[in-house]
Amino acid sequence: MDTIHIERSFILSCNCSVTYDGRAKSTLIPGNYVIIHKSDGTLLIHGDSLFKPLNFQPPGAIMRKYGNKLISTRKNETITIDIISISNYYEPIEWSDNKIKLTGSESDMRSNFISNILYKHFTKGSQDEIFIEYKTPVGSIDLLLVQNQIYTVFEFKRKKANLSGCTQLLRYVDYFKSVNICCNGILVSPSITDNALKYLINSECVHIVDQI
Amino acid sequence: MDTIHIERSFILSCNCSVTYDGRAKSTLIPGNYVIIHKSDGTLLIHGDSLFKPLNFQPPGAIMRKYGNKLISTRKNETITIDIISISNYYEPIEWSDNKIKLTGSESDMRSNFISNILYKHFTKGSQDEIFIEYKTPVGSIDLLLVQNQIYTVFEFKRKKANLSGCTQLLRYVDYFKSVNICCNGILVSPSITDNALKYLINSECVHIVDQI
DNA sequence: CCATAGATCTCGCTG
DNA sequence: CAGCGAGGTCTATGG
Repeated sequence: MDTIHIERSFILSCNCSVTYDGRAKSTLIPGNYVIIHKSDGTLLIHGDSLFKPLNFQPPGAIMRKYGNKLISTRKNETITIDIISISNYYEPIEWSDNKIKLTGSESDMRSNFISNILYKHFTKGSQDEIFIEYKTPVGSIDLLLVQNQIYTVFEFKRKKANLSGCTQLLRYVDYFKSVNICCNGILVSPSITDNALKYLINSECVHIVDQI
Repeated sequence: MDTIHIERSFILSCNCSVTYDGRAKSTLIPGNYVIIHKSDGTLLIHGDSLFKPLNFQPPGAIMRKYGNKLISTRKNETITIDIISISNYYEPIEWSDNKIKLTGSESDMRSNFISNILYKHFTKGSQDEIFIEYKTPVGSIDLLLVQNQIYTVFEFKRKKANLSGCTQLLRYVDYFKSVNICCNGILVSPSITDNALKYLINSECVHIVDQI
């Protein structure tokens, strides 16, 4: 059987079936799907609904053609596409590889909070120390304020905070308490779920309403 | 200006620029990109690398054409595509909307664990009670074993467990302890990070090696 | 509708 | 390379 290594980008509309074996295992029954292959090895197999592809390979995969089969491999993962018939094939010309410029992320929120709230309502004097992405054995803290041997941990969530965000905050606070440091925890978000707020209050932490 | 509501699926390779405004804000400089529109409103704008689209709309978005602009809206989110020139346009014929059949998920892991390990090494008698997805005010527990008023919480991770998985387990264990129930915590995963294991042991919980 | 947690998460960053 | 955490996360499920 002839084997062809495919490095070019292409978009293929075809009738096919797909199997995947690797971290998990899956099968896709025969049908008409859209197959996208990028020059970095990324493979996407899309059906006519949903954001996520039905099957995929992340960047770095190697695509080969064996007769009417397309096989994409990456580490111990394999996608096999059995092509029954082809409806359309296109190779994009000079497909760009730019990145988007994004604003309004969690770090933007933190910057605004520091300028507009922290300096006005929390800091007291030149002895205050501020740490961003402060590393601890239980993770890195968004914002840490140290005032006169009292620590305040700030955790930011850019949308409604849930239980997971609160446990993250608590983990940092409990770490400092475990090494005999007096520590407060403050969760900053535009809103918070009921369960999360109860859990927070029960843990003697505080919620501050803020948004980007 | 004429306005056309587009409901058909299509794949468009074109030179264009893109702006997004909604939960965040982004811009994409002019270039050659691949635009995919599905019949459920999903919009994907791909560059020639990476798994994720540069810009997108999830299902439910409405696509309209205003002259040489494509505008997709969903709630308070808008994608605007300024088309400079078109390289290729295709409408997939009878694009299928099937789902993959997947095995090897976390729930598969739990089923196997219950059959192969729990019943052989943990359960002691007919008094034992087993709960799956047991609901608590601090989240739902993967697997809960109740033996003679002693609770054991099992948390499953299908790959290497990290701090986040351990805090999740601890949150459940601490909840039961807070209502005066004697409770143990067991994390089940094929492996675990160093920090996570330290945190687990420090919290008097246990790690069991298992995989799907 | 909201809340919760998984995902073949992906992706970027830091050590 | 591992580890950690964000994401316009998305998606499924249950209340």
